Amino acid sequence: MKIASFNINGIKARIKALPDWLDEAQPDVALLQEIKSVDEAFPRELFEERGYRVETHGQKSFNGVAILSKLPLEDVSRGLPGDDSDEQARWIEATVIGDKTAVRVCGLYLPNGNPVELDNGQPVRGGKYDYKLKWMERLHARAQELLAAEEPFLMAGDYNIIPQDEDAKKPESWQEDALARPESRAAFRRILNLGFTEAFRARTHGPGHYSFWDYQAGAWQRDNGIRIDHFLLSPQAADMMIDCQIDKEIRGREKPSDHVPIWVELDA
DNA sequence: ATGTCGGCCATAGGCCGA
Repeated sequence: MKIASFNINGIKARIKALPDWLDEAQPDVALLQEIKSVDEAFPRELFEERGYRVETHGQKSFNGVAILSKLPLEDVSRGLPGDDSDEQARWIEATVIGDKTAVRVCGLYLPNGNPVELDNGQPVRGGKYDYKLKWMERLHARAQELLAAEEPFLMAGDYNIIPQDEDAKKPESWQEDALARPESRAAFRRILNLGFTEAFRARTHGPGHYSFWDYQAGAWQRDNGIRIDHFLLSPQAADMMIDCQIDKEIRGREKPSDHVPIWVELDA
């Protein structure tokens, strides 16, 4: 079972690049972020004609996540629990029925968190950094619930977290950024420490591996990237991992997203 | 330091978010 995650930065702008990548990469499941579309406007036929079931959790202009799956899906749910007042579409879950095993998959678009606003070292209540950290507390709670089932499950998407300095070409320029600040990294580690395996790092070590290159300042041409798209695997899913790769070359194509796909192959 | 996109409203370019 090949499961991919891809922040497409707008479905309308990726109307060619996304199907092209799907046709080549042939993931069984694709978790999409930043569809930037309401559910009714999502071009589901484009994927249905390729054999994918389509489940979206969209909103106007911003955010929005989706699951495309060639395998049957059960128990789809939308929205990260823990705050009924949160209207941002950043979380979708479903159970994928594999040939051997069912896998619970969660697609997420974690808040960016910039600008960082602190008052005496505390995030300013209601600010974007505060929203990011609170969202990560809710993610921690949901992760704990799902881990308790002791079944194969994974959470993948754009975490907007640079886990360590080696995950950025220029770590010094990210020190004060919401993607790399100590509070952000600690919140990510706290989730990891529940017992997840960070799929990419379980297989590939060292610097120079990125999943995002800014459109600005020739970041791609200079390979000035960051690794912020991650797969977190439950112990039962980690035991099934065959491979995990980042499709870097996608960034060099026509009209690319600023992110590239990352995928895992599970024996499931 | 800056360099770019995408989407919205609205129909040209400014604003927001990243």
